[in-house]
Amino acid sequence: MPTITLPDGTQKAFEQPVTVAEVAASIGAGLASAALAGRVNDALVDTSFAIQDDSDLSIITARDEEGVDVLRHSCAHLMAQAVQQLFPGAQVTIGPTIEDGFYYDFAYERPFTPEDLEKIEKKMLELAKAAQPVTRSEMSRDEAVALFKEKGEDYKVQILESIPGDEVLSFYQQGEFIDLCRGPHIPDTGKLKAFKLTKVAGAYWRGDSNNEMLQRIYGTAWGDKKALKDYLFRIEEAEKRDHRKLGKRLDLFHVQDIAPGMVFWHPRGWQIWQVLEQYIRDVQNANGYQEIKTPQVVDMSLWQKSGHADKFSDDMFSLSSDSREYAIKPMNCPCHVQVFNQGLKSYRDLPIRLAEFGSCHRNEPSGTLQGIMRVRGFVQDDAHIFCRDDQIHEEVLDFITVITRVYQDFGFDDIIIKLSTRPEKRVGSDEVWDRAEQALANALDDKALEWEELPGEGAFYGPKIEFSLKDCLGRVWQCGTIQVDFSTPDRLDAQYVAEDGSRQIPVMLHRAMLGSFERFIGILIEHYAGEFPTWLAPVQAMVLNITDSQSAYVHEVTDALKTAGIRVENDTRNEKVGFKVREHTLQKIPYLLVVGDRERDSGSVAVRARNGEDLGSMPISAFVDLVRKDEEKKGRIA
RNA sequence: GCUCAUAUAGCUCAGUAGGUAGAGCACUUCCUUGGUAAGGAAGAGGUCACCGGUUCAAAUCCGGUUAUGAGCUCCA
Repeated sequence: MPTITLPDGTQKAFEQPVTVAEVAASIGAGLASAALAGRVNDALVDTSFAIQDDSDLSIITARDEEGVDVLRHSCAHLMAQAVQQLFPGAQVTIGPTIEDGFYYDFAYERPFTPEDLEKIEKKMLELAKAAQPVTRSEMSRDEAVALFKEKGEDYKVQILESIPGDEVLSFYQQGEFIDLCRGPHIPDTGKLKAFKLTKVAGAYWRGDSNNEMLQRIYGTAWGDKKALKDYLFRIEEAEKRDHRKLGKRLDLFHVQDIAPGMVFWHPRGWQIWQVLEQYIRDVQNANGYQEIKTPQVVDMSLWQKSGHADKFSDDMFSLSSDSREYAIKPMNCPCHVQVFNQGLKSYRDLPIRLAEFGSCHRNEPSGTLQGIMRVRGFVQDDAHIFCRDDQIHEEVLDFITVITRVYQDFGFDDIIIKLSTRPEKRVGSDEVWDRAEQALANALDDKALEWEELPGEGAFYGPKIEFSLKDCLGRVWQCGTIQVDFSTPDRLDAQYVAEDGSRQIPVMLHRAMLGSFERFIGILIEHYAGEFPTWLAPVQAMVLNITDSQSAYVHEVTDALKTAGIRVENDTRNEKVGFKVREHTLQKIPYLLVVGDRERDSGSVAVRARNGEDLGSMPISAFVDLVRKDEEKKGRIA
């Protein structure tokens, strides 16, 4: 005789065990048809679940996040059913939910085509419309193995065989289709109304590149058609911000097949780079860093000693000259240790913070390249802090302060922070690891930041914090990092003289804020949709004349603004002012300064902001003040 | 690196059944001197990514290479 307590506190008593669906029906017909699943004392269950004892219950519908998740998972099953009906012989493997949707991996004799996707989607709509009941059943593992062997589902059999033999497993069935699944699932396929298949691509069985490649079909599913439409619109809008498209349209850079994975920066793109570089330089100078520059081509022996040649030789550009073997540097750390090693260092000198805008080249596998986000030649805002291990905490604390402020200057408030701790294979004593991990965790907590721990994901040489930003397509890009390294200084013979006169090995902190300039600028292009705030805009103002009779004045204005340090260009072409306004607005230039006879005669400029707003006529000095005020704000969102 | 797709003028893209290429914008010249998102006319511009094959004939069909895109794997 269970008593059910609902989220609003009301209680309902039942004479005998009652299902989630029955409780929903007792509340109202609307809820009965909207119910997708239930939460009974924190456990998600099907609507057919029978509640035996007194319990808390909430009915899960498409309005709940969990409800949408259930829909997505059920949608993956629906897709698998459709695929098997249309393509007999296609084997199912796994089909989880992901952000915004789901996928399912199939093994089939040939790759699926976009036309296949259309057919599958059509079949899914048909199967959904039939409102097939979805039923749960249980089987022992061995029964299940026998069943799926008979069906010829080799991959499912492999999955089942990796599960302990005594476990009772749950299965979900709709029509002839049955799949191993924890659930819960929707009560019938008629609940699936808003979904779309989005793409098909290869994916390795069990995520291992040594295994065969399966066909992965991606889809998206939502609680209602409007949510689906909104999502598709969001994707469309996001694609318009693609840094490759904008990079071309705004004439920032290009890439060319004579240098795959390398960027040709155009004047306007390089201008952004220079502003960014000077900004980081100023931040570092203000925080106790010393800037250095180290060689591009370094003898292979250094990479052997550092251990990189062992692990990454395939991904290093190497060359030989005069019977010596060299590598183009894939990273800066070993070079920075060489700078540290010049001269004897005292404990009084620590911490020593060496920074470099370090140009690195890595021969990344061809399939991993992507626009300017993932390239083979890139520049890191790299720095290495040499310190004692009791200084780690404070250095990390300072770094977090600085990086948070830097990200805020670009208007990034949503930063994903992860702390990766000791892996199984590692160097250094547990005691030192304890201290290093504690130092990182304490620093994050001292700053009251939200962070997630990734146990075992640290580098072999030490734990690390990673700072990631989300781009407009929801892809997460790791940018900043600070890593503790107990190993490299030792391998490369870094030492300092301690208080007692003994030689000690310093700890090395690797850190970067932007990560790589290429990637960061790519993210900025998408983040701002090409509308760079004034302080970053390659051209801050464009001076336009109306007729030829003001062209001398245009040059006067241009010179005056240049002298004031403003990035200004002019356009004296024989075109109508409307044409020029259109063109430079499309180039996303923050301010257009129109000058006609009126402005020339009064020594002023008519200012039009990028959003079309008319700021009126003002003296040149007033416009300079306007730009200065803008620059102070940087990219901060007011 | 793996799977699939794509590669035509500076850019965005057409090119239907194999018969040696077309539009818009940009560019050049001329007309136009016009107050805030496209004034008009004429002209020039391509070894159809590269290499090979089939064919009387290939941008088009086939194979290979390179690059790019989506995803997977990887990322010191």
